[in-house]
Order: sequence, then C-alpha cells, then structure tokens
Amino acid sequence: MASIKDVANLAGVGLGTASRALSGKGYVAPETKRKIEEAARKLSYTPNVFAQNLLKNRSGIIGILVPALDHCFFSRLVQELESDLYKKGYKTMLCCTVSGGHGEEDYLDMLENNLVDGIITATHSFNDEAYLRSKRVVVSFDRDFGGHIPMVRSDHKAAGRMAAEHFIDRGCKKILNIYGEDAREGHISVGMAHRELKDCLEAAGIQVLEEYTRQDKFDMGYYSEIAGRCLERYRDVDGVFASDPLAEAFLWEGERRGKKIPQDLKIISYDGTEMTRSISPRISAIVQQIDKISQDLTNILTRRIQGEEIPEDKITEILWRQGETC
Amino acid sequence: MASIKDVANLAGVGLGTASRALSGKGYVAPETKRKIEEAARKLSYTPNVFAQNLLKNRSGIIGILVPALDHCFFSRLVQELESDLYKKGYKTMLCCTVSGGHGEEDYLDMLENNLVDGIITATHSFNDEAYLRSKRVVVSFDRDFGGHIPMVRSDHKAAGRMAAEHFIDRGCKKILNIYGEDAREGHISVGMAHRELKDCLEAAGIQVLEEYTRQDKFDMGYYSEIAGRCLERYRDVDGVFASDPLAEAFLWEGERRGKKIPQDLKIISYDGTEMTRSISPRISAIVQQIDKISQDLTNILTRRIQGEEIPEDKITEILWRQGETC
DNA sequence: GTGAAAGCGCTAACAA
DNA sequence: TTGTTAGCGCTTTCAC
Repeated sequence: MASIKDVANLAGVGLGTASRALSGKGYVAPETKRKIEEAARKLSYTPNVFAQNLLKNRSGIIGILVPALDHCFFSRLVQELESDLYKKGYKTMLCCTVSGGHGEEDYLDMLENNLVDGIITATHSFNDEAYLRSKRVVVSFDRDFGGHIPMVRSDHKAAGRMAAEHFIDRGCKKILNIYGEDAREGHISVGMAHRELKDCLEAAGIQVLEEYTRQDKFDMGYYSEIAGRCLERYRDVDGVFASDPLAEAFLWEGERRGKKIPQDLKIISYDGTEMTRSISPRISAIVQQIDKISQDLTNILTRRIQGEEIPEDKITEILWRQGETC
Repeated sequence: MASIKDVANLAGVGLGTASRALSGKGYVAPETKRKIEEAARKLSYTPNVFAQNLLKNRSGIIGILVPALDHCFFSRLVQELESDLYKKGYKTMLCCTVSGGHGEEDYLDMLENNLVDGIITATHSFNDEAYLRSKRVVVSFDRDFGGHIPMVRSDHKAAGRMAAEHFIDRGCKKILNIYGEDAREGHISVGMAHRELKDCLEAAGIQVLEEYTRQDKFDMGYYSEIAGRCLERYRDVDGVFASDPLAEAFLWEGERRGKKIPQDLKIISYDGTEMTRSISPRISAIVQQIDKISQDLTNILTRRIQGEEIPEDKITEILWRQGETC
C-alpha cells in the first residue's frame, strides 16, 4: 500500500515532483524522473484510484441497467456494451433490475450517488421522472423519455412493415401479433414494430389477433405456457410475430400439437439473436444489429460525458434473415 | 453538488455535527438533527461516495470475471451473482475477458488499482501468478489456483459417474467425450467430470473417444462445425457427453444426418441451463446448481473481505434431469 | 526544474 | 452535546 509520498521519500524528492514524474505531465529532469520511477517500482507503487476519483470527481464507471441477463437479447447487448466501453476507457457496472427482485429506483439511487459517470438504461418500467431528475448523463435504449435523454433504437417501423410483407407474401390469413404489455403504451419503442405490422396487415385485409406478455418473466417455462395457451385458443392462426424466445416457444408448442412448420404456421421472430439460428429449424427473423446499437449507445454517452451536445436520437437499420419458419 | 459543509452552514452547525447527524452515529440533539436533516433536504444533499471510499479505502464493488456472456452458463451465473452481491450491499463490476478481445490481465491490473474490494473469477486462462499476487480478496469458480485462493465448484466426480451410469444403463457401446482443451490440464475442475466418465466407462468395457474444443469461441456456428465434423468422423458413436450448447449442436447435427435421438444417439449435457429444457426434444442433463454456486461464491468472498478465514473449497451437489435424449 | 501547501468531501478523534 | 482539527492520497497551483 505504498503511497506517492513513500515514493517521493525513497527517491529523495518532493511529493509534487513525484506526482508529476509518474503522471507524465509537467517538467521533471530526466535523471530525477528515473530515480522516481525506480523508487516506484521498488515499492510496487500503484496510484490510489479513490483519491484520483475524489479529485477529478469522476470514476470512469458506466452503469448499465437491464431487466435481466437470461433473456438472450440483453446478455448479448451487455456483452457488446462492456466491450465497447472498455475500449473507450470505461468500466462497466451491471444492474439487473428484474431478476434480482430489486428495482430500477434502488439502482438509480445508488448510481446517482456520484458513483458512475453515466448510465445506459435498457429497462422497461415507468418511473421516468427519476431519470429526468438524474444529474448524470443518461442514454436510453428503446425507451422514449421525452425529455433531454437521447434514445437509440432499431427502425421498428421498417421491421413491422418487413414482417407484414413476408406474411402477405406467404399467403397468411390470420396473424397472431404478440408482445410485451409495456410496449403497448408507447414508452417502449419496440411496440412500433407491432403496431406497424398490424396496420400493414389490416390494410391488406388480413386478420390480426393481439396478445400481451408480462415483462417481469423471461423464462422459457412462461413463454411455453403462453404459446401453448394461444395455440389452443386460436386454432386457425397461420402466422406468429414474436420476440426470439417466445417465437421459439411457438415453434416447439406448434410442433407438439402436430402443426407442420412453416406449412401450417409461419413464424417470424424479432431480434434475431444467436438462438434463432442455432436451433433446427432455424427461425426466420428480423434482426436488430446489436453491435451497431452498442456502438451508438456508447458513442453518444461518452461524447455527452465530455460535454458535447449530441443529436438526440439514433435509429439503426434492421435486417431480414431467412430461416425455415416463414 | 451540495457538500456536507453547505448543509452544516445552512443549518448553522459545525461540520462534524452535520456528519454525525446524517450518518446516524454519534450524539446529536434531536432538535439539531431535525434542522440538519431539513437543510440536507433543501440542498438535496447526497454524500460523495468518492470521499467515503478514500477514507474507508473500500468501494463496495466486486469485480466479476467471466469469459463471455453469450455462453448461457455464464450469463446465468453473472445474473445470479449480481443479485446475491446486491443483497449483501455490493455492486457488480463486469469483465468479459474473451468476448471483448482484451484479456484477463488487463482487467486484473485495472481491478488491482484498489478499485474493487474483491474479485470473483470464472475464467479459463492460465496466468495464475497474477491472481496469487493480488492484494484483493479473490474467490475462484471451478479453477484451482493451488494457493490461498478458495474455489467453489460442482461435484464433478459425481457428475462423471452419473453420466457413465446412464450411458451404461442405456446399453451404449461407444461414447464421445468432448470438452474444452483447457480442462484437460487439470487447472479447470470441470475436466474431472470428463476424466471420471472415461474411467467409469472403460472400467465397464465401453469404448471412449475424446475430442477437445477451443476456449475462445462460444458461438453456435463453431459448435455446429465441431459436432458435424465429429459425427462424420465417428459414425458409430452412440453416446455423447458435452456441455449444453455443444450438446444442442450434436442434437441438431445428428438429426440433420438422419439419426434418431435417442435411439441411435444418446446425448447427455453438462450444466443443464435453461436452453436444455426449452428446446424439443429436451436434453437429458446433469445440472449444476448455479444458484447455490453463486451463494457460496458470494458468501465466501464477503466473509473473507470482512477478515474471516473461511475454509478453502466448497463443492456443490449436482442433479440429474431426465430429458428425451438419453 | 522543484518543493511546499492548499484542497477535493468526508469521518473520527479530541477538545470545549 | 457540539465545533475544530487532522488526515485519507492525490493533483495542481504558486513561489522559489
């Protein structure tokens, strides 16, 4: 636990000189510098980050809020964010707001206490004021706070249209459009995709049924239950649009009930994470480009931290990936 | 950005009194306390964590090192750890050592700089000295450092034996035993399961083939390639023991090649995460109890941070979950 | 080019 | 019971 004072003493110089030599800024004679560096090495000196933080009033830590990691979309996103943040010199503090049983506000309080330099939030609850009040830099994924908080999201309208085109193209007559109940309201942007799908399909004279899932459960048990129930209730549905894990649940539950896929039931999933192409049959998907989303989120955040006024929102293109379910 | 000094001034008291009133330790007259709290509220005072950290020389942050989050075992583990740590009053700093392209040592340096109070490591590389040198409290998952670093792991020997029993029970004649190349060496404990499986099977006169996977790739593309190659090379293998995602790859690649499962090929996966039971057919698995593992890791870590000398290692029971592949 | 001193915001010991 | 003071370890003026 050698301090810079110890280094200065051992090198026989003043404490300020040692600081300048080790931080590399300010004039130090080469010879003096050498002595100081040697002393530092001898004492295996390592600067105390806490003191540096206090002085600079920043920690180099970014807080990431996600509902949970057992939803593959979020674990991918977090992994990507962590990597991008590291490259920019930031560390990642992880907060899972649903799975741990403690909520968003607990975390916000914690983060607010000066601990983090900025926050990336990708959660689904509704206490917007807490964020708007925040003195930290905040960037949002897929959630519109309406205030000064920038948002990054995929081009959901294009996604909805694209899904509709594929269903129409395949001659579907009755589509089940199923998504999170919170996305109904408008705060969560992904709802746009589902609304656009509905509009496009109905304009083409195709019947659309809607169902909503809870946003505090991400396990396959829950998704299977939902899929099973829907398939029992709507026997003549011939197309489903749902997020990856739910789409997978429809795939298995459909097959269990003797449906041929894609002949009897077409499935398009939204997100297009790894799981949709690692199973057999591969699920046809509209892909959110998580790598680009992560880059946009981290770019906007770090530039804002440095005081730049970055344009508010950023919309990322979506892609179609042909699978075997539509 | 009001400081405690501002609060003290506004309340017309000394700075020490304000500190005592707000932290709740030390004598303060009720009336004075009320005044101070009111002042704090007016200024919306929130204590500066950096100053507290500097003073206490601790941050309340735990660093978690995992190879990546796109391997379902690790995303589940991290989620569980984050939740358990939060309950114990710690925050979680996430470090993905493989996926980000920057290694374990970069992170260790970073964490070593006093930033974290302790480290939970679940990575697979071999620079043991860096950990043994660490001045921070370290607890390891599934990796034996040989020194003073405690390890938490599943009962791999029992797992290997259990898998062997099931293969024998089903009348298998030729088993493919496939696992990470780093687990061969002995540092990574999970290798014990595979060694035990081999021993048990050979003792029963069953032929065992071995293959090894790279430890810097976790994507299904890689796993599918491996599974496909193995199935081509070893046409008469009738049983496979592999970790979850690889087991899934064997399932699909086997089916693609016209194998009936489990009739032609029995598959047992190790870890038994969600994915093995969310697909159809469900994969028969030996389950690592991630919730218990997380509890043990966080318990040992936090008690060590508080200076307790906790018994070195902790071994968690494994479970069998019957699926439809064995 | 270098050393001394001030101060980041807080807590804890010591006087009063 | 309360106010004052001395640091925690570092960086950054500002004289020398």
